[in-house]
Amino acid sequence: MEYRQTLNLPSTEFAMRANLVEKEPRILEKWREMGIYNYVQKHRTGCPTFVLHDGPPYANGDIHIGTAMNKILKDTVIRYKVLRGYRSPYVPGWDTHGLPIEHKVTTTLGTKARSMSQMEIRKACEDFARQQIEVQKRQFQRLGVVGDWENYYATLKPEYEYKIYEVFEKLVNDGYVYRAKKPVLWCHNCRTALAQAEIEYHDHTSPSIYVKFKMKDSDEYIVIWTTTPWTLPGNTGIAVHPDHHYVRVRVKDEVWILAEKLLANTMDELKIDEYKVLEDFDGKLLENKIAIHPLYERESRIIVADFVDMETGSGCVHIAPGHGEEDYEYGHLMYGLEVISPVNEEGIFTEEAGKYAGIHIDKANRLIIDDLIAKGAFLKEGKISHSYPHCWRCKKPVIFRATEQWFISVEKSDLRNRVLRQIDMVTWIPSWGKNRISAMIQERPDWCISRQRVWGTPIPAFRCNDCQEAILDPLIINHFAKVVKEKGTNAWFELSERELLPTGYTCKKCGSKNLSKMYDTLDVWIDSGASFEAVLTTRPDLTFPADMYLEGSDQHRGWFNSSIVLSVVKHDKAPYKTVLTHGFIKDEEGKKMSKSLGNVVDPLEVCSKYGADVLRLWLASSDYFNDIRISQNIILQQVEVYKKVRNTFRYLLGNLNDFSEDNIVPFEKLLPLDKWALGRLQQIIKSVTEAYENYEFSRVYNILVKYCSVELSAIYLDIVKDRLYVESKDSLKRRSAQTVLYYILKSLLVMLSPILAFTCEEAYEHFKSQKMKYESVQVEHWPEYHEEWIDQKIMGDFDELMRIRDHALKSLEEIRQAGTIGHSLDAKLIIKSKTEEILNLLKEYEQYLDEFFIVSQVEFSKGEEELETRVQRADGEKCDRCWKYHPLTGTEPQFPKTCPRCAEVLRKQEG
RNA sequence: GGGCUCAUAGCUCAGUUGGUGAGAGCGCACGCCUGAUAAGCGUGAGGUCGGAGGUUCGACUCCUCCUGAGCCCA
Repeated sequence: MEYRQTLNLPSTEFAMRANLVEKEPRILEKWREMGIYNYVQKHRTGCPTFVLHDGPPYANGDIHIGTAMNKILKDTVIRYKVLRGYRSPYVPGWDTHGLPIEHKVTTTLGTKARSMSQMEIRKACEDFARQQIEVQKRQFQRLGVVGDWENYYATLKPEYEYKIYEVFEKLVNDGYVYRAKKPVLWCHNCRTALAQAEIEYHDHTSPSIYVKFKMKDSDEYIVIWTTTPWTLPGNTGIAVHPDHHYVRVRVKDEVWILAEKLLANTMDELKIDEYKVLEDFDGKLLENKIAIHPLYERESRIIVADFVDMETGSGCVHIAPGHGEEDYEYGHLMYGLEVISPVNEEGIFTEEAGKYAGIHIDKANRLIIDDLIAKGAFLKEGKISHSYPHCWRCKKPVIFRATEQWFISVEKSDLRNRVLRQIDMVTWIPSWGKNRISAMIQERPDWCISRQRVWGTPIPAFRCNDCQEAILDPLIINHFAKVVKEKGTNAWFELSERELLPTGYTCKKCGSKNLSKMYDTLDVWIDSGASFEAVLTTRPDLTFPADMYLEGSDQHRGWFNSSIVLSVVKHDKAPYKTVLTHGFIKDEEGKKMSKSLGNVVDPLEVCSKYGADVLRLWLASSDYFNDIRISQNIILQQVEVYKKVRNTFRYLLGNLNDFSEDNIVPFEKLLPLDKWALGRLQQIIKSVTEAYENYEFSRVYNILVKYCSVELSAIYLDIVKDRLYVESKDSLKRRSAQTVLYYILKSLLVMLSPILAFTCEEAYEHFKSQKMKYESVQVEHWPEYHEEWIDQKIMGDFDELMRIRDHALKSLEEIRQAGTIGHSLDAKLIIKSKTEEILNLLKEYEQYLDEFFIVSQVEFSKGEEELETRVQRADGEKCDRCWKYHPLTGTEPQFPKTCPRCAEVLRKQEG
């Protein structure tokens, strides 16, 4: 096959086999060496900004698929914005304080932790957190995420902590912070108050007991129901529903009061067959009646509340304002019932509980029931399985316990409504996010911000040893913040009260100088929620507000929520202009991932097995606004797609091997098919750009994957192959095609680079045609959309030609099946039509038809039907060089077995 | 239990304000090519649009309920 040497076959160093597992680390090394982040920033100096503010992941453990998704999405957005000409700085951050790390560190230390000082434990936590940051940093980088990894932010850095205090000082100064005794979710195992975010709900079996309380002014009894007998020492009231009916019932020689709706059910439970309803009345008539606590002989007032459940129990609910949220709100806030909570931090009854003092609440139920039986007040005990709050760390059931805590009031200065107004001005993607977070803000209670933990940002509060006043003063906060800037928050533990207080500071209430520091720390949501202040307003390369926050939809309650509340307090403004949320990752069946189900996909494993680009491609293929799915199968599918795209790059590169921008053919001189292809590229650019602008990456993926495999691989590249290989290197026919290939490749590389970060970089390195080149595709510019390159006449003509092509392909397949031909070049295509338009069209493109249909000859003539195609063997002999058949093949003695076209090309080559 | 969200071929996604027989890519099956070759091309088979009602002349598209799944709460 000597003629093979005379062809212009594609050639490139860009390997067909990706071998991403080895190649990606090499590209990472290149980026590291060139300082890619600063390189990109430098190339966008003075450009308009787009600031995406990173929500800090918790610095604990290896990254999982969810955190990987989040970071890749951010990276994709930023890469896109940079290509669009924005200066888009990205400062990654970490959330480092809080219980999970403290828990992990103390359990790792084991018994040793007990002999360690708070300072020593804090130091161990800090070391652990910093080490985790390094681990996660490397893992995020492995995914191809570009950012200012050297100058990351972290909530444990002194300069960050300093800014937390600036926000906190403002909160205190403006009067948002108050101290109150309030039942808070409490884990007596971890000995701490818990935020709602630290609670998990699991099924739990509780006792279900009925108890009768004697009425003070009569011999009647009110039947109450509870699932927490141990809270009865805290009982100060009984709630009934105002709008439901209640009844007086005679049972033996007693009269009981309970809800009419639950009468039958209760009697059934109590196994009482004989009873008689004496009277039926509205629940609200019971309001403010007094019952007598069976254990303490004290008064228990009846209140009305619409939360009273009419499905279970007796319709008369035991109220302990010290042991429940609703009990507190209705009982204490509305009726002024006393908050009794005789339980210490370990869950042991205090002296206030009388005879139960010293007993753990977990063991109290039995005792209390026995006492109730002894008093004759006990009616029945059962079991009930229900969803019950558990501690997120130790997984044990939690309780409500009234303690002194610091709170942020959401009503002060109309804060709630101010936040709501800001929410309204933010763009939420998807749009239902606005509704979701609005509802949450609408309903959120005051924010309990104190934690009884060591590893956190200390609340710089003092206790007056003389009058017991808890002191939180902006002056002290400010004074301490300055210390923190220098020494970090450890100073709170290291320095004495004298050093921590402004000179001469005295208790405002009693004037005492005898003050002791308190050791509560701040809720970590204050830490991360203050990032707008610690990062956005602090770093000169960033802006406040940020253009975008991008996190999972769980952050409507979390970070978006805490951030906007604090930002409205500090700046009267939302910290973000747009909030983009994504869903969660599930397995192939749509089930949540869990170790026990064994359906967990590890992003690092995907990287080490297939490459980060495959993971990124998978993400791009998914509609991440909702929950998305991943599995081995789904990943393998992306491997196939990846190969297709990679091969398209490779083929384009190979055919542009001898092409430079000097060879570009102006639009007017392009061949019609090439004009069509260039027009299609414009349409692709337009639709891809629109998709990116809406952050619809799955649309980008679909458009471009289809473009590569259908329009390029199956159609355009297949057709143009003949010209590229066979025609003279410098011929217009060849350069015309290469011109279009050049635009296609350049556009594709840029448009896919936010997704296939590594592969596009690699291909860009092999892309030699371009004169002005950067060191990285990342600073390239988005392809220009040339509307004038869409020739409507040509586009329309080719639509019609494509229709004829579909028809012809079926005819070709038929005779291929019959064994008449193999390759389509063996064929002659005969087209018949009764339609003038079609015949005119074919006439107009006559000289391009054999190329277009990839056959050796095309004949067309008037026929009977609208469109009819037939195929037969081509006339003449097969040319040894271009494999096309031609009647005159072999007539050139100088070049045996060639067709006239090839002979002509060869003559030129020799000359 | 409440709020929000999702449910279209094996997989990933399209389906404009309800309107002729439900689409694409991948995968799969069968075949072709051997000058993109651990590639390339062609043809084809796959869906009662989660289920049940309802509104309408007509619904994958609107309403109700149910089932399953997820996030956030209780």
